[in-house]
Amino acid sequence: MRTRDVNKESAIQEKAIEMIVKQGLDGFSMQKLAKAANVSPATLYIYYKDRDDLISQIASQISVRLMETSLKGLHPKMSFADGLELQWKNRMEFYLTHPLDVEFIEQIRYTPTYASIKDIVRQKFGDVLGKFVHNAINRGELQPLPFEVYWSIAFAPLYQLIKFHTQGYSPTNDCFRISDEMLNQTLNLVLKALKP
Amino acid sequence: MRTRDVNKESAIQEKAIEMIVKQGLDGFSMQKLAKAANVSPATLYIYYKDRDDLISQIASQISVRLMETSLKGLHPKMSFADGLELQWKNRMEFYLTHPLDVEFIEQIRYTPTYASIKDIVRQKFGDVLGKFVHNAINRGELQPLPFEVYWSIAFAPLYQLIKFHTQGYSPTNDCFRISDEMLNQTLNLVLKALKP
DNA sequence: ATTGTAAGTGAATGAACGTTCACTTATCTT
DNA sequence: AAGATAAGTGAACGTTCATTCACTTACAAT
Repeated sequence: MRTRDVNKESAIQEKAIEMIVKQGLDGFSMQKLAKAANVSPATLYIYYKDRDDLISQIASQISVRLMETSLKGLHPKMSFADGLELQWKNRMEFYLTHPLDVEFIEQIRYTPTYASIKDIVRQKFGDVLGKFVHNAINRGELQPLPFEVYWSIAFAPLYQLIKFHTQGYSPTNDCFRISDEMLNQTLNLVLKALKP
Repeated sequence: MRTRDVNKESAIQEKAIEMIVKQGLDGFSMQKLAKAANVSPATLYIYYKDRDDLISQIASQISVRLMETSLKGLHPKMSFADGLELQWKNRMEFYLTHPLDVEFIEQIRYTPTYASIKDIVRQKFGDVLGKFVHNAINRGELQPLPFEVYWSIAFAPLYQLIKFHTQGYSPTNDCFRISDEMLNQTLNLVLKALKP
């Protein structure tokens, strides 16, 4: 049996991400991808069932990697401030090393395709995160809040900063770059908001 | 000269939004839109230069309406807490009355198309918002912060909540609905974070 | 009532789309 | 060395795409 060419699969994924980030989901086609990845269109269908499957497989792989990175070193018994800082720094690191992957996910996140992916992520990582938050509340380091409220305060600001950084501008700034200082400043505001 | 049929244009816009929200940007085509809006494909090209123009015209109209609604009743001299609450409530009201419009914008926001739209919005509304924030800082009601930090704390949590509501679920909840109480709770956390 | 004009059309265009098929090629097992 | 098998291919399929064109229709101005 002929063996799979590993370079081929990663070339496909890399080019797909690149194309979708640069031209959007509607500017993306199987034939263009095949050409960009130096592969026959038919080869794509060895790796993926169809176009939808290609997009959602790539998206869920990235999502899982993002979550794994983001939770690296997190112990449920960590202090809340330390644990949240760790997650922020981990996410930021993932973004800095894989910016296209994050932009890709952001683009998928708001399409109907994303519905299937969230299940996988929640199933794999819901446990650890749940315990971390639960412990922090029990220790009195975190207000008891509906999970959605907690999440929207704890992580939405980080994603917004990353988005400004990604797009290179914000509502009042044409050439925005995130700085470590700014990240820490925002994190401290978030911690202040969530403290009992 | 024959007069334009106003119903026609709004039918086109309404169906376009509906289709893109339900099937995503790539499941959207001019011919399907024409059929859904009971119009000839050629008619679309009377109203819009091409497909891209159609999408970005609709998107920027919605963006402007959203900002107008969100700033309704805002005076730059308002207290910061009142002004921010007003903007949150206004935005939430816009979402409740035009949920599809907001989902449509969210979907465009992360595509390359959005770049052109942000200019229009900033140009039209940057002034009022800038003054409001400036006054609040001078009065000592708001920490002086980089605008991006301010924005990510002040509004990202609201958008995250709306997103949970829109999608009908959050990381730990399969059937999430936003409540007034939850909105107020989150707003208070945000105000707490931003207070000097 | 006639006419000028822009609104509106259905059918047609060629290009690009996702996908498949008959086929070749590389590698593992024997 | 031969055979088995999955990887990989280029050309082709029917479909759908965005867009255009020759044409009709409705209305305002005259």
